[in-house]
Amino acid sequence: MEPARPAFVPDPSASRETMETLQREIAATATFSDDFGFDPAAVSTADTHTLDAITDDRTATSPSHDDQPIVVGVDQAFLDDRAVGAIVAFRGGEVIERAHAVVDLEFPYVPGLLSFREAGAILAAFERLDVEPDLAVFDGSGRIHYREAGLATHMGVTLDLPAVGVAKGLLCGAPQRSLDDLSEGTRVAITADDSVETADDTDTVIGYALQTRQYDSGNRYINPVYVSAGHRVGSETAADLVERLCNGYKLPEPTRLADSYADEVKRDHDD
DNA sequence: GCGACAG
DNA sequence: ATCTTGTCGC
Repeated sequence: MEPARPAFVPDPSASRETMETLQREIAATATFSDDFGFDPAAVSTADTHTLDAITDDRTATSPSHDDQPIVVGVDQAFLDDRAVGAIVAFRGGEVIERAHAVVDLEFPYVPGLLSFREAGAILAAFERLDVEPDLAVFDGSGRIHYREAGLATHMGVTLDLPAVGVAKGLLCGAPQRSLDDLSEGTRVAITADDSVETADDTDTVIGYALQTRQYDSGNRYINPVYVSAGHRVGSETAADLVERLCNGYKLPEPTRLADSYADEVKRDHDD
């Protein structure tokens, strides 16, 4: 698929001020509430037809997931000064397509400007993707961002695709309570703090810390992931969707597969 | 000046 | 993100 809003495609050669101005426009254009055409409850990592087949032999003969939403996981890997963008498309718990692209890096990692470094590889990979996704899961923040325009928001708005961001670290914002030793399934709201310049109120919920996995016992603890709305998804729904996609793992299945696919591309791309 | 800081 | 062996725990 191609960008629905070409004007929002990040320009790595722009000035920092131009980049930040673009992010404010993106945040103003983003929809941080549900606006998608599928049933969130139908999103799953499990192959529902495998379960159906036990009691319904019609599905056992010709498994079809045409009625299921297509969820894509997007991830990046790096080799020297090139970036690998990898996309894995899921439908009904089954991989239906994979796409990737390798592009030269033109911009360094700067907290708050991640999309200007990684968008090239991501958008190039999306152009090679044939299926039309219903939802994209990005590895990074969405609304949890200084200008509420993190990678998931920037890509979601540019492609006009429902998107959520899943980050392993917190960029900004304030957890409403301690994130130590949370039990599995617990979510803690992340509210805007002074570093979030676009938020109307400090106290605006910009995302959730979600404990997708936790050890039953022992002295070791797993950290939560930070889920935030990217585009056309509300904060609560974003957390609901990510929870459904994790199934016992810390990260969503589409993200884990995109991650290993990116590594696979990196291995085989020796030239 | 000090601390924080997605990938 | 990336460079990397062993190791603790289920």
